Amino acid sequence: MNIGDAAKASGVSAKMIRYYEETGLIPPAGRTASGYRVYSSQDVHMLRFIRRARDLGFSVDGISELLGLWRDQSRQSADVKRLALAHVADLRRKIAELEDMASTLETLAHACHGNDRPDCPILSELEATNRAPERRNAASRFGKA
Amino acid sequence: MNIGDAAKASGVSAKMIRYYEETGLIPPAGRTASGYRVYSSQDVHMLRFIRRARDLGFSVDGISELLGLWRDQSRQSADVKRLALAHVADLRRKIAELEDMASTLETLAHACHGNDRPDCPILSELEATNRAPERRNAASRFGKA
DNA sequence: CTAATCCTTCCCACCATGGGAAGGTCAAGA
DNA sequence: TCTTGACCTTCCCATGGTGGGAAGGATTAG
Repeated sequence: MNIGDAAKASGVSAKMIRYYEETGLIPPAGRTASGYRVYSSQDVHMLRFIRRARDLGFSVDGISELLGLWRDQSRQSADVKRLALAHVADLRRKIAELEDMASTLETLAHACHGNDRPDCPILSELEATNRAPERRNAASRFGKA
Repeated sequence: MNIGDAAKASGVSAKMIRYYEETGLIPPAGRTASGYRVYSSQDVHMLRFIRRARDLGFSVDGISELLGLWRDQSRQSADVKRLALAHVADLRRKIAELEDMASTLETLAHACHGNDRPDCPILSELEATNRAPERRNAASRFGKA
């Protein structure tokens, strides 16, 4: 099976399959005499696994660990669970940050007349010299801790 | 005031200030004879505005619109409000996606013994051939709609 | 045989941010 | 005055996942 078929069957784009191979997430696919990558249904199985993990928001690094455990017949489910729960904690942290932003902004928007006059508490808040007093920390964006 | 001072005073890194200038989010700063960028307290005011909008999760594009309204004395607060609420809706959509992921994974993790045995429903779910039945759509990741 | 469709590799772009190198400038202290 | 250290400048590179597209070869259906 060629990469296009594997892509359709797994839900992972051909481009991403090549990328995953290049970065070592998956082992290099076999090749035909003319250089086409060849995939087995086993491979598709693995790609589908990856797709689902992505859908659950795992990073490629996380998926790499997950794949390791998946392949390891003598794994301990405790390790899998730990990985999963750590990711859940990550997600919840991000959710909390976004929720903080959303509610701050919503409060501000609620206080805004939303008419044809220029005065607007949203802009006032943004241009205020000092930190926002009411909300504890709408700050501390994603990425870096 | 040099870029370092403006950075400290505004909370926007020097690197980002240059980037914002380069991409046109902010107008080019004045320069000393020797080429150093010079900032006024007005500029710092603007940078702080940007910083806060970032803290509320606005993209640079969104901030650009916000800045336009901020500078426009004849703006209508309705426009600001619309922008803010659209962003809130964006945030809530992302939150819902993350929450979907988190709860799916949490349910799975809950069903996992987390002991020294290898069997684990988390991996089972990931390797399942068909789509997840219980959850409607843990899929459809961020970014592109 | 030809045309369409696939595959290959390679480079570029996104977004926002940081790292760092090579070199110029400025201010303070000896 | 000279040196030193802290600052500034521009330029390139990396991140993480993903897509776009070009140039050229392979395969396949008609």
